[in-house]
Amino acid sequence: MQEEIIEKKYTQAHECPITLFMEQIGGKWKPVIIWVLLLNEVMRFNELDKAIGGISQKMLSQQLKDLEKLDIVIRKVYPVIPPKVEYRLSEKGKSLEENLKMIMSWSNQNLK
Amino acid sequence: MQEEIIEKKYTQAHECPITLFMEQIGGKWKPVIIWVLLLNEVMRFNELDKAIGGISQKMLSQQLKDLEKLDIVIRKVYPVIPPKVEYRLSEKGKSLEENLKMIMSWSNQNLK
DNA sequence: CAGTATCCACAACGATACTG
DNA sequence: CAGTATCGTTGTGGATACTG
Repeated sequence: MQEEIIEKKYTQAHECPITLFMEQIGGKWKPVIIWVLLLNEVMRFNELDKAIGGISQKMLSQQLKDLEKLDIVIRKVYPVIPPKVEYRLSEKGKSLEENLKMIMSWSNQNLK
Repeated sequence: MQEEIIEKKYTQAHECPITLFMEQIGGKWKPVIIWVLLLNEVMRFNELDKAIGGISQKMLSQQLKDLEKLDIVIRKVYPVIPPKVEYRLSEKGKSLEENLKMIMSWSNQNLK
């Protein structure tokens, strides 16, 4: 099954699933957001902000929306004042764990 | 060993190895370049260009330089006219195969 | 608290033309 | 063939201020 994938040759390699992945899950913040949600299960907006560090509210909000659209993050709003919003990973989001672990491991061994 | 990684909590999550990976191997073209070199072993500049599709010479040249600096790609120049330059993956580059396969597989199952 | 809105800087990316 | 050089566009990310 995985072998089929490596055999397949796209006429244009840049249309391959890796590009798709990089476009949708890549970038500066999305992998980190997913990672802290893997570590913490449920987090509020400000908790994410502090845990990640160095991210602006605008970026955090924007990236969370993107991830919600991809069904990777689930957003739960409690209708209270002051507002309370919880973020957690969907099953799809959790299924990224092995990918991210592998990347971290490789990165630790090969990058500085 | 991998477990240690997931246990470790960075004060600032955005400094984690995933971010490092995305900064250095991420982006629009690097993963694709690595991928076609995994499929073809040795390639010349114009072959890479055609195999990838949609990339400008400038981008291809630039990204290859970056990958060379990271010791992921090896560049071999033959002093002939017209010029002949071959690109191949280093061992470090080849060690990305499992990562990329995993990403492709996940992408195929979860993204459109 | 959990965001928006606005404006701005810079880097990434691309098209085209040119060269040893 | 394998690139550079140049210029222009687009996208990404950030600072700050404001709001229900």
